[in-house]
Amino acid sequence: MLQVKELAQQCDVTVDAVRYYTRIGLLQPVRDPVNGYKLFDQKDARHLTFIHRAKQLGYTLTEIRRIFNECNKGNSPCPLVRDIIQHRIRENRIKLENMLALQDKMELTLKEWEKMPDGIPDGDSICTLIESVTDPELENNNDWRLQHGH
Amino acid sequence: MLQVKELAQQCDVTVDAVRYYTRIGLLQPVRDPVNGYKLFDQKDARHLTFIHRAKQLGYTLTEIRRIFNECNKGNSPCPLVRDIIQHRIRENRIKLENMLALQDKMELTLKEWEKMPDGIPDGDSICTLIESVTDPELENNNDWRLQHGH
DNA sequence: TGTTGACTTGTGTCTTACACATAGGTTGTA
DNA sequence: TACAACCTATGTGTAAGACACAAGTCAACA
Repeated sequence: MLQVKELAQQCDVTVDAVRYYTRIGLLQPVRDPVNGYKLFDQKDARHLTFIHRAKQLGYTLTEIRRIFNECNKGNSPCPLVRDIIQHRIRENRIKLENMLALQDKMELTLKEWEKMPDGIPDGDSICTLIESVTDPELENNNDWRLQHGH
Repeated sequence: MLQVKELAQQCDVTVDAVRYYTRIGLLQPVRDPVNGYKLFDQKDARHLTFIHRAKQLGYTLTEIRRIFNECNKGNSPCPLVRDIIQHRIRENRIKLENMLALQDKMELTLKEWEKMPDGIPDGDSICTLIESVTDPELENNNDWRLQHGH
């Protein structure tokens, strides 16, 4: 029987992760009646290794739990496993596009800011840099150069 | 004086966002002594618009709070603002690389899985699909830490 | 035998940025 | 006055752990 740290080392995860997986019920150790410590067996080690790999493939813990549930019902988890990863691939494609767009926006903005002076906040303005960025949802073009006559 | 929903509509954010920003102290409405409702003025509206724009540029609320603090001390927030966005650009570059690598891995894996049959779980195996994936740890390629902002 | 120090454990709290649920207040109309 | 439609404030839930903390364990040493 393994204690938390031993299991964690054997499966190359942190002790906090092991404790967390136990807390949410993904691992179900027995307790040492003497001191209340969690005690894991080799089935737990197999489960933890599975969790580790699935996470590296992009599965969430909630999805991993669903896979376990499918197994416990005696069904093949494979259709679910394929289904989840297809969804994740589509989700990530959108997320990646958004992040790339944000990255572009940040880099362009920073470059614009190189030309601009620092301002001291007054009652109306907080940071002229950020306020100078044109809001895509508002149509009015508030370029600081036009406002300040440059 | 504006109520929550009026302010939210004026600045194009959700009422829940307004309530949240108030809860964490980024907005400081007075209270209607009659019913305890939050009452915002035009200064709050300017702050909220600022928050909205800064968020679109990738600033976190914690960073926005730091910007406000700088302003309240009478200093120019602009150096801080430039500094934060530079850090964020570097962070995001790494995050993007990791996400792209994960996306590749998922797509490759799904393609591999097309050739494989579904299995019924036995005592030893949970899902042959996921267990078939070669452990990247053995290939010295463990970049999972960076997926969630570590 | 007693004590120190290093190491471990369990549990509780904190994180982001809200969305949602709930119970109750307000307003307009019949 | 009764009712419906709308609004509000507050409490809780989310993902995946990291970190803090006090208490327990164990070997080495006086």
